[in-house]
Amino acid sequence: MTTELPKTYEPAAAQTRWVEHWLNQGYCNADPTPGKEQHTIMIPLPNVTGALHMGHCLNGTIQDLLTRWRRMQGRVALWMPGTDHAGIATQAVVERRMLEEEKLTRHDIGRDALVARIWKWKNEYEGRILNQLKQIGSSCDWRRVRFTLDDVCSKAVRRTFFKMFSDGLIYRGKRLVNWDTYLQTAVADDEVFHEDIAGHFWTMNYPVVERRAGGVSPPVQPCGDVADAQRSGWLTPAAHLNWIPTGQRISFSTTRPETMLGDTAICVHPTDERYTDLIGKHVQIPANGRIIPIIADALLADKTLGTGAVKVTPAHDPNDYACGLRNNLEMINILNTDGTINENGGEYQGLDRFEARKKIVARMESLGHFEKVEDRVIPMMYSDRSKTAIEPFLSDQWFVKMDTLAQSAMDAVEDGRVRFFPQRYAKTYLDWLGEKRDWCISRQLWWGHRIPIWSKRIVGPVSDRSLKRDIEVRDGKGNLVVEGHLYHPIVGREHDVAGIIVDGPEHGEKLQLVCVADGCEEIERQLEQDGFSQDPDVLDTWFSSALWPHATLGWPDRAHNPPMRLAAGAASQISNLKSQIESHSENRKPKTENTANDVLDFFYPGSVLVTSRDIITLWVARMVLTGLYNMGDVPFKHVYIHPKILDGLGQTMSKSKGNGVDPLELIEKYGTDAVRFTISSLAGETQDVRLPVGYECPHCQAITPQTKEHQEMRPMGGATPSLKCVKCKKSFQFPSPWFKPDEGAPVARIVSERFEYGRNFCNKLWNACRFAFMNLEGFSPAAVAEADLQVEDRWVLSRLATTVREVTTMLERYQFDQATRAVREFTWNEFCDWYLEMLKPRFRNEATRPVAQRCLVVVVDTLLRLLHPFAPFITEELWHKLNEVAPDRCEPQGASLRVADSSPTESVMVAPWPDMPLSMIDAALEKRFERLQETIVAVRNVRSSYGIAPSAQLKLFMRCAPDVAEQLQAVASQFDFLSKTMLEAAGLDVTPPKGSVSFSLGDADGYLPVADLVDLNAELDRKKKEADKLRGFIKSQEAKLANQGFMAKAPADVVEGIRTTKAEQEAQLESIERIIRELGESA
RNA sequence: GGGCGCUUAGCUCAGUUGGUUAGAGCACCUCGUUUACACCGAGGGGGUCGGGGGUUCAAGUCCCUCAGCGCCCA
Repeated sequence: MTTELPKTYEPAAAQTRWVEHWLNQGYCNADPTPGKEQHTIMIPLPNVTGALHMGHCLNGTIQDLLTRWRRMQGRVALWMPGTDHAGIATQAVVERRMLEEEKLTRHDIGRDALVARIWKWKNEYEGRILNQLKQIGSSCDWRRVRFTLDDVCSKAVRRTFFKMFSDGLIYRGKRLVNWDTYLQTAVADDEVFHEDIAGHFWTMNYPVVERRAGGVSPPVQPCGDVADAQRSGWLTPAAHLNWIPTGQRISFSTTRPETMLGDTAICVHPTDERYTDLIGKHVQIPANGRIIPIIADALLADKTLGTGAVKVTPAHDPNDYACGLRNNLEMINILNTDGTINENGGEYQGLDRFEARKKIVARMESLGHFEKVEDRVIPMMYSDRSKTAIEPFLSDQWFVKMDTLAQSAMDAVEDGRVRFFPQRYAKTYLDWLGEKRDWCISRQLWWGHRIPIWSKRIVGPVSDRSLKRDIEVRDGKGNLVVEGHLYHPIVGREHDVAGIIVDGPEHGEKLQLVCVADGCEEIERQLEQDGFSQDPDVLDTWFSSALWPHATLGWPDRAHNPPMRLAAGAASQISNLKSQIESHSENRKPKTENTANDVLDFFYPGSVLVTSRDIITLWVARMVLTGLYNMGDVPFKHVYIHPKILDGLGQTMSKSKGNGVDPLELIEKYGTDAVRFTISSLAGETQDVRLPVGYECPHCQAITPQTKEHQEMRPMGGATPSLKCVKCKKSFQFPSPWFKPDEGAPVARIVSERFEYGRNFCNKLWNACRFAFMNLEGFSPAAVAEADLQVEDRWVLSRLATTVREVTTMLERYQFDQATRAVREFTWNEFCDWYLEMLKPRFRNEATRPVAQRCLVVVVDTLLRLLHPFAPFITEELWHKLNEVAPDRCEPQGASLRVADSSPTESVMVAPWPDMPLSMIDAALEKRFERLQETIVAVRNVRSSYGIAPSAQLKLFMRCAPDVAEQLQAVASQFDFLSKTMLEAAGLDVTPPKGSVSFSLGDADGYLPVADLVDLNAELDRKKKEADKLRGFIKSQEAKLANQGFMAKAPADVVEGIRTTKAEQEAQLESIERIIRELGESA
């Protein structure tokens, strides 16, 4: 006999024990197994910037739930773990820390040293993240952990880039970026913040000019830098001299006057009558003399704002840039990377942009083109990293041409190869891909995959011999963005090197761009010796994460499986598996010509991607696109989009906001299973989930709710922030993503009462099993015929079978909240509240004990398996105990029980998913059982309403039909245990005892003689009230049936339903009226 | 500005294609320690389903509109 379980489930010990056990047993490992079905989930790789928060915990919990469920269903279930290098975010966090702690910038220490520091950071956080995942019970195949910058992933990145380049899908072009002039790098949109500042709004004008009629005349006045006009391409120098002012002027307003150095048009609305006659004419920029056209563009100009005319600086403003593209305007960059004016600024060259602004305003004023200046609040963009103003800046970037790739990814969703759950998210995906905007893949960073392009200016003529074909790249609007000649720089190495010859920056100059595939270091060396230099930029992180579903499985390697991290002692096991696979591999055919790798071939395409909606465009779309491009198949069949976790204030939990709650904090307080169970109960189709948290005072355990202020507190070079307890007023420190509490200081724990839901459930389950095990002494497995099963046995088996089916269906539909609810309701409200209670008397009787035990074992065994994916640790703990008390089991068959063919598995994790026979479900029996429950509830109700002591024994008389009476008699012994009541009599001939309190169930009336315990007049009033309520209901049903519209139009079954209800209510009323009469007589 | 959601009990959330009297957990009130569980048991109170309008025999559910909130894309 096993030792009795403790009264309360203690999660901590179970968690460490089973994590280790599962790892040692290799239960989480997935290897290609011929003849078996696979189930593959690729983790949405968390980035190594920081630790995981509850949003990741939800994401991981669901993936593990699905993986464990599918594994129990007999599939080879792979959950692939790993992390993402997150280029800009990780480099930023390391740089910031370096600056704060050592006052060093990346330029001080150089590229290699910075990258080395980031690797160190990565190693620390990768470890921490993987540990968090392990602690939440993730059954990932830990041997297969990947990182987007590791050798396996890098190889896939190089191969894809090379392939795309060779196919003419990658080109270099211009793009307006958010430029940080202090750090001299582009920053992403989500790394800038907006702030309104007090600024100025200048109104100035440009003179309209027109071509001098007829022959050659001397210039009327100096018209600025002739070279500017020449470079702009609008006018030849000779023509330029032939422009004279017409006397008209166009006024416009600006917050950044210095950008007029880069103006290339004045824009008005096409329907603005003030300017209609000027469209197509020109103005001259007085500050530098350049002649620019007056254009009409309805998207840029707004008639109702200011003068209605705006200056257009395509190289320094996003809206102007778009306008420039639409109208084919010249783009003139006037800034150096440090924010000073460049050579295009003429006499202002070298000035800081703010200095230039003052000078230009003064110049415009002196030339008589200044009209006014007013103070105005202007929205400004600042870099999150340097806190300096962002400049829109036109720079060279690399792009992936999206038209056909995007279309292929759209097709995959439109024809159902990839399905979204909930379906509405397909729209987000399709809308975004539908724009087919080319993907900018270059980043001015040091942390990431270096762009594998080497370039060199060509001196002299290009040899035609090496040319392969001409290519042109056009953007979504059909504009030519690049043209060149694709060629093979090295004969015989066509699969390793590809080149393109394009126009260089200087007129007539040619540039060779050479792309080198992976594993060709000797070619790279040769190129560098020949004067080529590698592009300094790195690839967008999403470029590597887009390849995650096939790169992690070994693509493009055909020769062997991807390398694995082997746990000690596991090596021999793996080699066995490998030989087993190899012996079968000759029968296997690769799915596409690109694959011949067992792992890739078996596990690709994946089954489902589990992620959050904000990443649909950034990542999901790109994975589909690269999967189709590299593999010829989609990366996953389903995409499940789960809710987002919000903090108590309703904002998304995120690494950057500082409102992230470490799941390990909550796990420590409530236990992993409680956290998992709660969180899966929150994962439904519609809503995001609010998670208010508080700090539990280390002195008095009072809870201080977390506020925005708490989230934002940082040391800022001073003391570690602390809080004062709302109750005991003592101070304490608290966990935060921004800092570590001081050594030895009292630290509050983060708590959230929502997790009590899961904790209480686990405790309930624990105690139910504890009770079961206490009563399983002497258990022996044997068949139980249907006739030997008691009503409650058949009822609980029927309910269990229903629950198993429901949970399975809900998991198939990704409705985790409903699955959780179903399993909880069965466990608590049916198994514990009724079945276990009804077993109690049977366990006290040697004759009834064995059948009760056998049936209980079936229920507990099934329930633990059903609950395992939701609560892996507690079910594993209980499963091992169950294996001690019931090493051999019974199992359902038809509507009876038989001895199980085989012994239970060592671990519940590898036990089969429950599959109860349909024949176990008996709706009629469930209905009969409900009447018993109702009877007992009615008795308890009477007891409670009259304050009858629980210890007082009551007698129950039931007036009902003979069949009902028989059923009640069959469970008569239960009344005593469930409601401390003896069933005295049941049948049609039962006459109500004097002074009874009574209740009506529709087809049965119950009487409890309690005259000496209660005031029967009060009972009479209650019954009258009840009758009135019923009359109200009946009246509303009658109204419906009298409504001609309803009778004519409502479907027959609805009408029938109303009739039935009405009949039931009338019968009930009749009973109550009789009871009232009887009470009247006895009172 | 465009798109997708959300607003239901004090709190956090369910509510399938419109159909009988709108549910759960927590919190609250009353009673209770009968050897599984006080992280428990029994019973109870509590909602004009964000406001307004419409369609329908029938609206929490469908349509329009207004207000507030969240996210994504410009």
